Amino acid sequence: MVKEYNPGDIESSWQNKWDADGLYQADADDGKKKFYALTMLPYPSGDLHIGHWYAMAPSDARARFKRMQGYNVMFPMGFDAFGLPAENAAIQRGVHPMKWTYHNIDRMRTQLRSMGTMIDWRREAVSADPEYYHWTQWFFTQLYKNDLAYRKQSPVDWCPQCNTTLAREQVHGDDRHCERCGTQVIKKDLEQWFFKTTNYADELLDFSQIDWPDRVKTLQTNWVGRSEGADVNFSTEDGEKLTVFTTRPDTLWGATFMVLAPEHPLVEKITNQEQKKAVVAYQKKAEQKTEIQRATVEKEKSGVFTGGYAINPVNKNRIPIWIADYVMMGYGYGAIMAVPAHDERDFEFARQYGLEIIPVIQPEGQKFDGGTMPESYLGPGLMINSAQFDGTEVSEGKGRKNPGIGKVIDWLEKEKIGQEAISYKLRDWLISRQRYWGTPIPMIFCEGCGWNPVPDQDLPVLLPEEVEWLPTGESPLKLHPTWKDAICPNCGEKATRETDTMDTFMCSSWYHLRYLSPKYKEGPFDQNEYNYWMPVDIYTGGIEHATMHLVYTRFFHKALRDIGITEAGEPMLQLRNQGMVLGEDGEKMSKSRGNVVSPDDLVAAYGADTVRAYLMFFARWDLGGPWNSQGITGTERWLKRTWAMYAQSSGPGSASDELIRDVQREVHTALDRIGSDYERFEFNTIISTLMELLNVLIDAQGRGASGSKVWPEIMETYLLMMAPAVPHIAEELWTNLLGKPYSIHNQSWPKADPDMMKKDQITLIVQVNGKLRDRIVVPVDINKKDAEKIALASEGAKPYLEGKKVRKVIVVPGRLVNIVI
RNA sequence: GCCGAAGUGGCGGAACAGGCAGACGCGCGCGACUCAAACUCGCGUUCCCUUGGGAUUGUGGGUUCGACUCCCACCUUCGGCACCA
Repeated sequence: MVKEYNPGDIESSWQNKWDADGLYQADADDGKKKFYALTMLPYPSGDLHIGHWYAMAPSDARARFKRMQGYNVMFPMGFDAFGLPAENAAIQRGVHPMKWTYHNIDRMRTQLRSMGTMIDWRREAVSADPEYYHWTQWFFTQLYKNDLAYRKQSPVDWCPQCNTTLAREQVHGDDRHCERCGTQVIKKDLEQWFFKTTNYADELLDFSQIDWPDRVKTLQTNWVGRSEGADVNFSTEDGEKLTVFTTRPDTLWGATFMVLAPEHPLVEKITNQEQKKAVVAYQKKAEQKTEIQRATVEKEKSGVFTGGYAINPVNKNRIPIWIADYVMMGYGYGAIMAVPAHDERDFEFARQYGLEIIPVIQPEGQKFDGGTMPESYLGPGLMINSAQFDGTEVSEGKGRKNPGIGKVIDWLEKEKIGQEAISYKLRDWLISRQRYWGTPIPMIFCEGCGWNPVPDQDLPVLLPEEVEWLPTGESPLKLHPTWKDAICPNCGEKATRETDTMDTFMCSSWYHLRYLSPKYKEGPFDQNEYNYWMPVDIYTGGIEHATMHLVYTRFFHKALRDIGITEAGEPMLQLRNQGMVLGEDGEKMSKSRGNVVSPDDLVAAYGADTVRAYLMFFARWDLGGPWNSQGITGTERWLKRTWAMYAQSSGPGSASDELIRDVQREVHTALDRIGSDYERFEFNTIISTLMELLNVLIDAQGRGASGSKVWPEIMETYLLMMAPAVPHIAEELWTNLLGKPYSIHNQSWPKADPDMMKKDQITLIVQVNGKLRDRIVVPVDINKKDAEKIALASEGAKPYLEGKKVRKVIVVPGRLVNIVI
């Protein structure tokens, strides 16, 4: 036993012992309640970041708390190992992506161990291992066989110089140039694989089975973006069908023009000779913008008249067709009917280009004039200028829930002009990536038979290691001399492999299932493990994944359920998000800003326990905030003082029963509070409660409490309370100093005793007109009348009551007496 | 522009159900220990005038005996989404 607290002496040796003893190995056991605690797996970028610690250390503490509560807790870890940075490293530094990735994983594994987490490393899964992506591929074929995967043309950002697809982050600047060669990026249509996420749009809006934060539910709801309305069949003057979706079929009579997305297929047909040049120029300009840019640029609308006209089916009006980039090809039909009188954007567009504005909804008592309206009108009212519908009331409701809109939809359906429809912002999930470092898509194309999935017995389709990185930037899979040669599983003729790989969100959609049985060979997971462990009880991770990853994994589970592979439709019952740790300057941490905080340095200087505790303490976990390197001395001192207290804990002394009773009350109150704080993810107050209690204990120790019979029990309880947050020091003091049976991490969380928490006397505050004037100490069970009497007579209150009439006295039992004069 | 979150001492934050604002910690000040410094320990630390009081939780209103907490309007910061028909 050393005299001073020196984390370097104890932390790694305990880590090694826990590991050797398999202390945190969690095995399915029907006799025990299970708890699956999952935290988002990191991408092996090279170094563990303080942000990783911020995500994982409090999650680990909470998992440990659950374990002490008697749950059989599984806390696994893995690596999301495919992805672009590995390929960049390959191109820039000539390292093979596999080598780079696995080297980083080794390093991060070591770093993760230095945190002293209760990770069960037997369950580790790495998405780039063939035994992992074997099943990623199998899932793909399952989705394909169940009609949830299909191919269609879709544009990608393409660098004509490098001859390669670019990810969004590889396109730089407002002029959108290639990060490698500076060439301006173009859009190119490629045949790509998609998953039908839209099949599950409505189900994804149902959160009734899960306890997720409201802000995430709101983000996902907006992401799915359901709107109710109608499809309406317009036609061009030449009789071409032109369908649009509208949420406001009640305003059809006010449609004075139409707008198509610049890339709409009909544009070429309807554009006349006169407008051709302008239209083509506009299309070119739009092509070079991202959707975000098209949306952002300026409030001012831009567009070009095509020269073509459409016929409004409700009144046979002839209306001009324009193109404008505020209409997106990816939503609805890529075409809108424009009703400037009742839509903000259409209004601005109409004013700018001098197009007609016809009001068709008018609130009673007002009179709109299309020529002078200052802005569009979006509220309720009566229909006007709308033939037989004039006078129909339109309220604020959406779709058929709005009777006015419902009447119009009924009529459209009867006249076969249109029908009720629901439109979603959600798009199908584009899976294909024109990359090397990813899971190969297990599909084979045969001239005669078309596309066929690779048969189960031929999986996995291995990623070839011997590849060349040619400066063209094209995927090495495409350039590989033999890899793409295959035999058609259907007819046995020569065929060609798909050379695209999968989006890495596919790997992370099911990793929690692979953790169940990472070595399992008969399927993606062992059914027995699934039955015991699933679903995930708590999922923790960054809010930035609120839409993409967390939508995909929900979709994935619903699809697997319908295919019959899994049972539950929701993979994660509870979700909680941590905030972001910013640099000390308040900016996002980044290497280029030079404000990155390295956890390794902190561990070397202070020890893992201090860093863990500080990460729990320094900010509200869900909010995060700027790092403060000074504050960490606070948690360091806390652990040093704790150590010192235990080092001199035994010894003679005598203390009053009252003091002991007070200490016990504080201990049980803290137990109660810390327990509920863990449940609520309020980690900062867990540490401050422990600090407060330490102050009480040290004070009591100085007053002779350590001679008391109950002191040893108090000392043990305090260590148990510390154990989840600071596992090393708690173990050291428990096992080596107190000589209690190893390990503290196999002990139960002590129960807070309500009797121990009770007080005999309480302090009531005395207010006069709501202002604090005195405090009175009274028995805890005092009745209202007595409390009132004592308060009225109290020294502090008296001077304010003299010569005044007491109008009312409010007594809140256990809290206060307020005298109103 | 829309959606969401948040504004409390010099700083991070606490106040769980409308009831003592500022717990806990950092920093700072004073003192003890020391030849000295560091460490450690003790005391103090929202602001303003000083027997004592007054003000104070982004701003302005409101509800209430009583508001950091509830309601209305506004301001600021951060995050997300982006002309969604």
